[in-house]
Amino acid sequence: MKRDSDSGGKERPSVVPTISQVAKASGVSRATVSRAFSRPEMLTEATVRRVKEIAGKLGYVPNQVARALSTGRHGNVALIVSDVANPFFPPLIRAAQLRADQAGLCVFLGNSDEDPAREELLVGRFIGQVEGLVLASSRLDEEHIRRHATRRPLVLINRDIEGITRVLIDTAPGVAAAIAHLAELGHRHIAYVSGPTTSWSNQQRRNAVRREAEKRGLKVIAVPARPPSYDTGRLAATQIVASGVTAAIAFDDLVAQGLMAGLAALDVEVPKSFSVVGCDDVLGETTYPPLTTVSARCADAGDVAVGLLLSQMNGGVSGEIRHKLNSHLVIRASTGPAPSRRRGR
Amino acid sequence: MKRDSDSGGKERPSVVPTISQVAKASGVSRATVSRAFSRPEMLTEATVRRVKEIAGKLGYVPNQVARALSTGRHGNVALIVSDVANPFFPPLIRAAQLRADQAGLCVFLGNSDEDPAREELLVGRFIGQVEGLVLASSRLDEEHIRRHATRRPLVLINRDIEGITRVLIDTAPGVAAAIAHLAELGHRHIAYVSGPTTSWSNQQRRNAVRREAEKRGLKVIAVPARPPSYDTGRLAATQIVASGVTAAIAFDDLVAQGLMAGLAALDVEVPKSFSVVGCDDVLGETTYPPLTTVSARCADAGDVAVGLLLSQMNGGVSGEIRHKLNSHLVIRASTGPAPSRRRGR
DNA sequence: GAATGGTATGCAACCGGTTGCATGTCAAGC
DNA sequence: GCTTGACATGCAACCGGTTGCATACCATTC
Repeated sequence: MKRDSDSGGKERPSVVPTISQVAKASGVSRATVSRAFSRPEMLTEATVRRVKEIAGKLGYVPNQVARALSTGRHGNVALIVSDVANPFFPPLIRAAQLRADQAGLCVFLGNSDEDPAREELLVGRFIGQVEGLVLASSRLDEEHIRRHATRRPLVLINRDIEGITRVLIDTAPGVAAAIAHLAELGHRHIAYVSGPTTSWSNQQRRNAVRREAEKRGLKVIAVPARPPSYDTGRLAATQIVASGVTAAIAFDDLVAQGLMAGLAALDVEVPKSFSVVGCDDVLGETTYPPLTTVSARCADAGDVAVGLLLSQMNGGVSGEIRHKLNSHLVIRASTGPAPSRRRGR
Repeated sequence: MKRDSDSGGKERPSVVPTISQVAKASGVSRATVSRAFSRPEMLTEATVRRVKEIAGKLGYVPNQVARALSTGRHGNVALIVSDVANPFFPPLIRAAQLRADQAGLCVFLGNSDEDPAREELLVGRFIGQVEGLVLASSRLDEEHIRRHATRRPLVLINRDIEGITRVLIDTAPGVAAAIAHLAELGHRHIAYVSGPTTSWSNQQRRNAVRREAEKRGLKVIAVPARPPSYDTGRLAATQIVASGVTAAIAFDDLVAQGLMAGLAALDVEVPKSFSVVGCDDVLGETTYPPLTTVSARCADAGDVAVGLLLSQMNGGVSGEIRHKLNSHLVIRASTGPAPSRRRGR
């Protein structure tokens, strides 16, 4: 059936020789050919050389799918993110890929687009053909995640579920540094422009802002920007300016960038009359003015997550792992001294 | 072996029942169970219901890998891009995913990092377990690509090889409009900030600039920014200003953004004393000032490419397809009237 | 009541590898 | 010269599905 359709319907010659053909051509058994590729140390050097030579001539490549069926090892992992287009993810994806590559693994990418149902569907499609999963900023509920974790090694990024290996980007230190920085510049009233309520990162950041502000006697109000994006950030500007604060910390860089655009539209100069701090450090110096931000090392998260997945796949670490990545403040040009009360608008 | 390691080494119960267990539990043959899932119309409605019910109770899910082995259809496709972190790609990836998803396909993502050898390696890993490939901005040489195309349906994005289905983002019309726009604003000398010499898009753009400039009697010089990035764009500013041109078209938005930063550092105001045009329209209004750019509809490219791949996979289109996506100019705030000669710096 | 035909199900081979165990070969040791 | 054992290779079962063909069953029809 398969053969027929191959040679019939399309002209694709599909001259992918099988192990049997190589075996016949080199006068050995299929087992020997198999071993020449997967366990050459079991064979004479001469045999290996001869088989490989003939295989090469025929253009033979071991069939991954067949191998996976008999060994149970497919050499694939899956990475599911909540939004490929959010600049936070590409560096993470890139780093994860790189790490997987070094281990000879192929990576499936899934994009849940912030939708739990979609994410569940993707997991279902992937789980049968991967040896492990990484879920970044998963929107799935805990129960589902736990269930998947019993089927396959699974690592979470920025999601804190007890008993499941996870890597968390701990932005609290960076956020605390940002508050300290603003306090030193003389700001007394600040705003936190918040992201998705279900987001672990948002909770982290919101709490860190509160805690640190309280410690230093600053007043902080919260203004939502949901879903977090350039546009919602821009729209938040009016409300923020009206509230009388002199500085804002945004849930992420995109929101911060939008906020700066909104401020510019209202003729509020940054950093002269207002200071802005972002989170993630994914835009570098490309904003205007260059954004002071909390660096979250998102690339490292991808790398570490795949690393943990690998060790879980081979031999399996016994205990759970809760890997924290820390953060620091990068001071650029979007923050400055608080405007003096009298001269302010 | 597999069973042992599953139940032994780790505690992962791996209670994934096989078709045989479902067959035994429901008192039918394996063939019947198989058909209940893949060809239910062959069976009595009652049988299908009964089998599915028991399968559901046992938690049975058909094993993709085994299915792929016997049918040759794995339900996977691969997408290889030259740089995930370049903002041109995420929207493309997202759109490609979406389209693949609708067809029930899983997508492998590969990141060549602009390296042909790496790209070749990735193709090799993927090709055995996918039904088709999409190569975006491939850096592979023609011969390799042709060889892969004989093995599997393959679609190229922004690479023009005769006989192979490809989708090309034709930026020529947009670039021509940009030149016209600059000419109308009174610019007579302009620069093209060029990208990778091996890039099809760069050749397109360079030629379009030349052709249109000649038609309108503008003078154009070329200044390289390689590899194309924010930084190389920024560095190009000095040379560009020194050359005396009053406007520049950059290979892509990132380079344009860098160029604007470089100009700002030299105290050259955009658009008052210098105009800048980007390419791709991937940054939206987020630059300062908002960038006039040639919109390349990169998301559409991903969508169309997967669409073509699908039709090639099912039944196969006979002739080759060369799908052109066109472009248009988006005028924002980075372009303005040419500074008058006398008053210029 | 036997021939006919349509249909639901089972049998068994197959997809392309891997691997436990059996076998054959050859050199060393007595 | 025969036993012993190490080692290279082959045999055949297995991974978990799919599918061509055979068969058994049932309802028509003459």
